[in-house]
Amino acid sequence: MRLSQYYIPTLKEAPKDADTLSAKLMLRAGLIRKTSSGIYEWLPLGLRVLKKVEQIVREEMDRACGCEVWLPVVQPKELWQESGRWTFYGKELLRFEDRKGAEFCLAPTAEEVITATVRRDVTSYKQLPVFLYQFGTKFRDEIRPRFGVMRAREFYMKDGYSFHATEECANKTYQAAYDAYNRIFERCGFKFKPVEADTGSIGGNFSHEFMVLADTGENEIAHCTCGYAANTEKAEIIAASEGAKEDFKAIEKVSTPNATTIDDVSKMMGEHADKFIKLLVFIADKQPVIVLMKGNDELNEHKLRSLLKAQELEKANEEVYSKTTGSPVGFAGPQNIKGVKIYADNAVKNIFNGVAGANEKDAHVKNVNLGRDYNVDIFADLKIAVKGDKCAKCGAEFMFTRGIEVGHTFKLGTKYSTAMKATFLDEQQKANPFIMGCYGIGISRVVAAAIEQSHDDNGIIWPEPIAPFDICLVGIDDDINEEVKAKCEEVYKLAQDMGFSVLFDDRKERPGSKFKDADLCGIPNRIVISSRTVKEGQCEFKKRTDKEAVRWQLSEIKSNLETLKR
RNA sequence: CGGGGUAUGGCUCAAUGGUAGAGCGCCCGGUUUGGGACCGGGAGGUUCCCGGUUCAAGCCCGGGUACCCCGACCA
Repeated sequence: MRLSQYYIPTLKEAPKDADTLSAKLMLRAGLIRKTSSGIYEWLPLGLRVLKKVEQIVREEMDRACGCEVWLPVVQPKELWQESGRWTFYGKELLRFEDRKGAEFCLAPTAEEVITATVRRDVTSYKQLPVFLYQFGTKFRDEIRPRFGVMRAREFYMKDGYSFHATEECANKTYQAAYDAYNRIFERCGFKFKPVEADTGSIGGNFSHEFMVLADTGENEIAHCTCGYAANTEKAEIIAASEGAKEDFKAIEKVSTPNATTIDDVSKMMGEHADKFIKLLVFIADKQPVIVLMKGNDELNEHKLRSLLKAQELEKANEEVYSKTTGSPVGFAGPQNIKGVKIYADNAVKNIFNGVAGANEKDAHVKNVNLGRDYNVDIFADLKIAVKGDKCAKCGAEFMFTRGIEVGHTFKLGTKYSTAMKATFLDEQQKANPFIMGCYGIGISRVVAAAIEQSHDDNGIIWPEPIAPFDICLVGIDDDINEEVKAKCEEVYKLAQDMGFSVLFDDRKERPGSKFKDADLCGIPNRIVISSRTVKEGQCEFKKRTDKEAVRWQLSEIKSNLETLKR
């Protein structure tokens, strides 16, 4: 491709609304443009990368015996009502009507459509398993899109779905998908880690997220020398070892006017935050529940949701809080709570002579003790893993890194097949719901993640397998020096004949501009031909990551190019 | 949805209530020619929209919209 005829509108300055490094670079390098909040145009250079990633994913999915299909983006309300998600999905589902007033949504994912497809065509265990996947535009009307294409409303995704007669078979395909994902992200040249993830309200037995490791990642990963790695939303920890047992002291009320936060009360009373029993009220599927946490430990709502097996979980508002606890917000304690289930994090077991709200305005109580002053229905691990917490598998302290979630594999179970009455007949002629798995990769997010992981001050550094071009050929003086021009054309043709994709910068620009653009666009290999090098029968070669260029004899260019082949 | 902010040329930003500007980019001419050159000339604006105050509004007031940032969701 000749740059003079290519569409790469590069920018010296990033638009001010670009919030992340990858977004800035993608805009500056002319990969994307923003159309609207969370909605982007993909320009030629960006699209080439997207297609490279897509092809790698396609090859590995095919290798895992997936069959590519293409499903509609516009999907009818009726299907979504069958699964119950027309109401449950909420505002993220963009809905609209056609000219007849029939209601539709833009696909945020495709479980409904694919389940309906398979339900129609597959009736016997003999036809199973079925493993289908597609690439397609997804739309999720996120409340707050950000980070460029990383958290966009409209994005490009590979979504795959498998259907099985037995758990064994489902697990086998899950494993195949898991292996395929590992190969995909290896082939993309990523430093990444598959981690155990929260299965949330969907249930099922496993779920893994594939995290591209980058300091700027949105997700925090807890991992351990024993090999365990999990999203901190999920990471299982062992409760801190038993604190020193203390004799129960007499309960004592303390006036704490206007102090509703742990910090305030802690200062006012001179007690360490570890002594505090924090009380939270949640509404789980319309039922109020109370959760106790130690001092400054943070509740992991995902863990609570799994424990309660709740579809909906939200923090109670002031009114419900007061009604449930009989206390104004910020002053509730676990003493004398009746008729509400009390859950507590394991760490609460070890609080002796603790501090809690006094269940009346502007007062707290000291020396509150489990068993004497309050009881807990269920103790569980409910805490977000933080530094210092220990791995539940082996007891060693967790290490933490950040990551970008680029893929998610999910064992769905029969959630959708049951809801949508998608069944097959087994050998006993009994109708069973399909056991399902689903597997997603955010293709457009992968592109941004690659940049987050690989860049320098001058621009993008593409991993070779997903680079938009293999070689950037830069002509200097090619507009005024016939010999340079001829050599450029020669090398341009040769490299392409050898199977390389080449971006030839044949613009009438000064060298500085060409080099800056080449670095910004991040093409892995650069060849420079100028009057200076041609005079000596040479050209320059430099990897994007190299500091200095080396000289190649033009007469030996072919064998030199051979060395670039993988 | 709650809280905070912004909106002026393609991009980044200026402009006491009194003729709307600069840098970069773009076009033309010249000088240059290895890390975003220099000189001269030029094009490009409904100052987000609607309304109000005023002799006069980019600026003040009211309403709206879009976009961004901080929180709960997700590939």
